[in-house]
Amino acid sequence: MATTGRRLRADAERSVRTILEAAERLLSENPGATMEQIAEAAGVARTTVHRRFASREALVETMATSAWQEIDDAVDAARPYTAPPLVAMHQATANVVQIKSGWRFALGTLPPPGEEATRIHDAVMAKCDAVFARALEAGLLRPGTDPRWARQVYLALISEAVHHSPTTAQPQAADDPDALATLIIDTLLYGLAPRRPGPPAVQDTPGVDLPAGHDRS
Amino acid sequence: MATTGRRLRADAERSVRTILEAAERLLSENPGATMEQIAEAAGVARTTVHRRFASREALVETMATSAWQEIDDAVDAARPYTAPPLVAMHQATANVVQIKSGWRFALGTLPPPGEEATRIHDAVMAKCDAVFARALEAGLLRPGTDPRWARQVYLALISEAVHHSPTTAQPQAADDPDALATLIIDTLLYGLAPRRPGPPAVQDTPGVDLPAGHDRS
DNA sequence: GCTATCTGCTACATCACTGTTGCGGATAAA
DNA sequence: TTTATCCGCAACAGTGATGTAGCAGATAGC
Repeated sequence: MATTGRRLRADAERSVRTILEAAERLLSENPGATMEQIAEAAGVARTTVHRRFASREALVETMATSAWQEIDDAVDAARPYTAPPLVAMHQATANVVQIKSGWRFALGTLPPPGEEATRIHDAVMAKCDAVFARALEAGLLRPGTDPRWARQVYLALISEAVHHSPTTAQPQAADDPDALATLIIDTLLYGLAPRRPGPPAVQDTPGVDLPAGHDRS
Repeated sequence: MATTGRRLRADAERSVRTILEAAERLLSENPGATMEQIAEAAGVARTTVHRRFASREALVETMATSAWQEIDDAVDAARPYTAPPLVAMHQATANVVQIKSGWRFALGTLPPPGEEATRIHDAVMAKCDAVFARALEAGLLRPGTDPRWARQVYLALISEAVHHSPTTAQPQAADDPDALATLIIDTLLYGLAPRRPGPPAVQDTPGVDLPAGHDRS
């Protein structure tokens, strides 16, 4: 009985948020979690969940839509069409990593076709491709690189970085989005082999001011 | 009513194989597929599936165990402790990619703890780490590289490569395991930035004879 | 050919999850 | 204070999947 256009009362709006957060928490650890469990984790009755979301499917779709909306905004904030490619990549990556760590489930599987989330998803992918095209043009990527492979690898690195818990090296890299972004971009562009002097790293790029201390060389 | 120690009749053994293959096919596209659907895809009655596998859980675990067993064998075949690190990596990668493309579901999520599959999984990971340690020692990896990050990236690249359908560039890379392995290892070590002359690629390493034409420079 | 085994089929029992309804009490908003 | 809205609770219906049991016909293996 959700999706009514009427304005919600303040406490109801709070319930919706609490449910969404609890659902994310539960489903990210167990995608088969029950509405009952979600309700319990949110501290509300099961019927209240059904009051706000017509079905389990509707709940999941709402999560996906708002998560992808956040991602879209985060990418836009990096000015993907105007900022220098490397800068845009770094900034977008840092933003996205932060959001993705809070929406692990909602962003884990791509939304089913026909939903609003899919539209946003496609838009984000288009922006991603645009940045990569500009990077290729700027000589950051090897000519002839398969653009689909580049995007696949990039997205995979982001996912891995989100699940990358800190241990020995890169001590502060876990919670610092800029450090994670540097790790991702560096790995994407230069891999794990020993570095030879030559190309500029993100930090050396003019016009980018990052807090010092992230250079992991 | 499965897991009985008795020797199965030939036709029963065939049934088991057919069911496992059908289950892999179905579940890789829809992890929530029904026992009914699996049975139908295998061309047997639902009760027959239950006759061979006590429960859905048991079926999935059997799949995981045999899949990971194949992976383990494939890694061993690359002689991870004795072959030159780069050779071992390439060979193991090529072998694993082939197997993984046939066990997408069974190898998709790591097996639940306490199962036989977990034991094999851990053994494989140990071998993986060993190869990476040898690679680091041999100067293939940058000193100070977080070993967990290296493994994460490597495994992610394998997963992506399996799902990497062919289009424009790398035309034959889709079905040729050696080409895919080259793509994975090159991306892992050197990334996507323009290559500068210097380190040897896999194909240039003495002692490795690969079919020509995989150099994607 | 004989026998143990395997299979399809039908029927049944159970269970978990989903989704709905209605009511009385609480609470936000005016 | 008044009122519309929200919530917890209890009860119920429907659905779909899982797992079991027994029987009659087919088939592999000796």
